[in-house]
Amino acid sequence: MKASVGKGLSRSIEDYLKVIYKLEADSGSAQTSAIAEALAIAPPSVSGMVKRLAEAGLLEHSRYRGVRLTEAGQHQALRILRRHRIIESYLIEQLEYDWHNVHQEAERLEHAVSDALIDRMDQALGRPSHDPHGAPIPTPDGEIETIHYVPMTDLDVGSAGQLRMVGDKDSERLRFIASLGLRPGVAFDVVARQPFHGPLTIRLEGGREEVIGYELANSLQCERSGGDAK
Amino acid sequence: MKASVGKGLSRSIEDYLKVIYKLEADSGSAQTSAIAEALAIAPPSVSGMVKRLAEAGLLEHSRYRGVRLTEAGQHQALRILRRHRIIESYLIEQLEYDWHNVHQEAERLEHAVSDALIDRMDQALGRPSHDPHGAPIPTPDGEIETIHYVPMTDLDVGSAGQLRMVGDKDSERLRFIASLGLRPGVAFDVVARQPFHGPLTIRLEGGREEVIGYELANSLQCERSGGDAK
DNA sequence: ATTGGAATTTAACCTTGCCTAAACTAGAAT
DNA sequence: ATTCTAGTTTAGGCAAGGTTAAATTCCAAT
Repeated sequence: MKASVGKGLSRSIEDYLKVIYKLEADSGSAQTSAIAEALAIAPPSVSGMVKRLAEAGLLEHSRYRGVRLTEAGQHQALRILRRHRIIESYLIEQLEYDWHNVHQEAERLEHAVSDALIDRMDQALGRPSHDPHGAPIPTPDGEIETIHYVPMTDLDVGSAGQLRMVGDKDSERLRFIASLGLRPGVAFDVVARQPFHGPLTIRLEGGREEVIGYELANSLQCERSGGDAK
Repeated sequence: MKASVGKGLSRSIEDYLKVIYKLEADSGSAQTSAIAEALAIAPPSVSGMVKRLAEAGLLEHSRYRGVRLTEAGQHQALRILRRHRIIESYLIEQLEYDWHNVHQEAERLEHAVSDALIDRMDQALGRPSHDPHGAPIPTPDGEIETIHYVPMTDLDVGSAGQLRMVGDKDSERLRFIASLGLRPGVAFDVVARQPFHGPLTIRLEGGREEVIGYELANSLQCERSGGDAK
């Protein structure tokens, strides 16, 4: 019998889909062990669930080789992502949550809110296209902006850029980023960089300069905005 | 081994505690079948869960005779009730939910929100003592106002009262109540009533009169406010 | 071509919550 | 006092999701 992907997926299934979507988006593929790692469960548990998800038509599975979401699976994943990002936005804008504390809460709420509530929140926020971390919010029917940002580490000395996206996983890191006054939309010039994956120095609006370690800079998604420093 | 009632009870357990608390409050006792009925599950399922809850120290069970929450059980139940009522209040006041649509949503959210989020909502609402249906909101440490309201049907002709509480279960009923302009705080006089559980007629502020069926009137909790009509 | 190790899957089992069918009280009605 | 019955509990199952241990399979390195 064919499972009709009706309304309610279990919390667990939603988590799988979310994680698989992210793995596909980030690294192109979703291996069993990567899924297990991301969900903090044992690999055999993943094998079991993957089988069920494949039977439900949410993904395709080539044995020993990994997994790929079907249309239906992606659609579901994007629904969840939309919820997550709207919830994060709402908590930050309307309930004074900090940028860096919000992830956990959203993680639990995204499985419990109705479409109606999401729409209310979306409306209260003015139907934003991006969340406060700069990540695009999927539309209700599962469209998402395809992004072509580059990591800050791809910018050459002398070039200008705008910070676009900072991620939302690591709250330590977010706290630090916030403390530097970095947030999506901020413009900067790269004024110096050391070779061999060393730190780079950027100048922000107002002339303040900050030194950013390579690792961190590499996680900051930016848009090139000026060919050259003026 | 003794289960340490730590942080996270399952959704299912929370629902049991909530229902048992309500049954005890309403009818004094909580029978297996009443619990089953309220949760829309089969009686044997209740027996099973009751055993586990008793082992966890959340309630006491006398075989064939029903169940009684322990201190710990009541405490948990009140935590959930607090969540529920704050969420309902928040959705109505801040997100334009209707009085009568809010119950379902709160029912799901109450199991997913953190204490921190509840506190934010509570703060945004100005730390209300009652929810929009007039029900008292338990404090964070599990105190709840003991109410001594009387059903509208207990008021004699000629006496005055204030509506205090309208319940939150039946959304049809709530819609109707709202359409009559009845809400907690509204003052009225009883101007007539028919015998044998017939309808009563009340006069609202402004002089408008409404006829209320016995059943409905009996579900409206009121406070006596004047000995006699003036 | 073979082999060794890492990753994956299978097998066997556990817990939570639910179910139905059958066995058992408790208490009302005779 | 006995019986009948409604309500409760026990027994036995099932599905979802997880676990560990053992068997596979792929691939990369000899």
